Amino acid sequence: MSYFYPMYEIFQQYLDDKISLSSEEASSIRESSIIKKIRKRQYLLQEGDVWRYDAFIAKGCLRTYSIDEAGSEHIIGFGIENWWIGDRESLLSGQPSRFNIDAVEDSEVVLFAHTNFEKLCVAIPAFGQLINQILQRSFIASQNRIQAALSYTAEEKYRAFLEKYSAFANRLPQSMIASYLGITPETLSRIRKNASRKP
Amino acid sequence: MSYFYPMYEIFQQYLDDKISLSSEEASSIRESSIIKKIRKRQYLLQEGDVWRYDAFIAKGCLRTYSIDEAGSEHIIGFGIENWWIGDRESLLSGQPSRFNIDAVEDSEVVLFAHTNFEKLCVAIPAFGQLINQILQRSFIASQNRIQAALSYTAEEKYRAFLEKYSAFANRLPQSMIASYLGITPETLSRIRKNASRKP
DNA sequence: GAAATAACTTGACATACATCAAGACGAAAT
DNA sequence: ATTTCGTCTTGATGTATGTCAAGTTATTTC
Repeated sequence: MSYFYPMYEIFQQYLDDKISLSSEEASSIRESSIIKKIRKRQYLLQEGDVWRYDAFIAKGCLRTYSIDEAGSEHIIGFGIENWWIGDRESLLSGQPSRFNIDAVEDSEVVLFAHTNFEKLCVAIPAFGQLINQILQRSFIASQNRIQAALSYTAEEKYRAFLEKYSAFANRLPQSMIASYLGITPETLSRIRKNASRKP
Repeated sequence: MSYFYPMYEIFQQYLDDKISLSSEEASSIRESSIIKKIRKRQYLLQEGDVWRYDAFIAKGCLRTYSIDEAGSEHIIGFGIENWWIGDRESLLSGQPSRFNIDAVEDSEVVLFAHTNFEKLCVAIPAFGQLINQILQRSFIASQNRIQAALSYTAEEKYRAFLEKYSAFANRLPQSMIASYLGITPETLSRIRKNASRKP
């Protein structure tokens, strides 16, 4: 009631933009939330742990990635302000996660224990619907990414990435973008060089 | 009450396996359903049309694919008995679909108008939860497919496909499997030849 | 059941991209 | 300012997979 959560306000704003809530509903959501600061390179989730949360990024940038047998990282996805992040597979199955999530820059997330979160979704239908819509959109986005991964050339993948995620482009090291696109940093470097010649 | 829908029984069985419904609930679902037969090569959805349904495959095999500027097909996904199929992007956005869905073999689907379907999901929470769970699983599956598409070799992709979708392997022409994996039919042919030598 | 059509195989060749290795640049640390 | 470290760039070379083309084997179709 009297604590000042600057980061929560960002989440509140996000909610207000999408749905309208009674003040009781709004505060029951707030009461379930936990604000968590994550320094650059710090983990939000480490491979082997079970993910039992729902997490909204209020500030910063995080990545989800796996590490293969050879020890190299494969970036599965990114998130910035106003995105949700987490491992649905671990959440749904209760199994240890195959993924790592860490901060690309100093970040703050609004975290919910998933059990509470589910109760909120049921108790507040508009909220549940919003969350469901996000899941739908995520699915659609991943379908599109599959298509890109399978049928685009490296250059087309990068162009599509810039088009869709220009907000990310400046905040991520190129090597991470390359990994996300499934190409090597060298190839991405050459693509960028060419692109600057023939724009 | 007195109509005999052999195909509906398959859907009923599917439901009974997953959730328990009162007989009123069961019949309200049944009353919204439409059985549709689709001959091999016939469309369930054609590019440019809006998809406004939820469709359960009771029998047969269907595929979702797009056609690129060059005119070649890219297979996005398959479905067989007990799978759901459709275009969520078009459903959610109300925009014309970029995809085609057609039958790989003579098939029958249980079709719901999406507006009715949504009402059922709200009115019958267990049903809504089931549907939501399917969406979650689809999302997880597509995340895994992204990873495969980005980091696996052609041979690894095919092995993973066999492992996960052995039920499909015999029912699909190789050229479709190749397209699904994002490789050429020639490459798949060579992979299979090698695999038979060193199993 | 013959003819027509489609699906698969195989080979020769081309190429996009990966890999390996060295160097250049910039940001942070001392 | 100099060193250090990580990130990006550039070149030389290798390889998996694509492309083109021809031949073979299955499946439809009439």
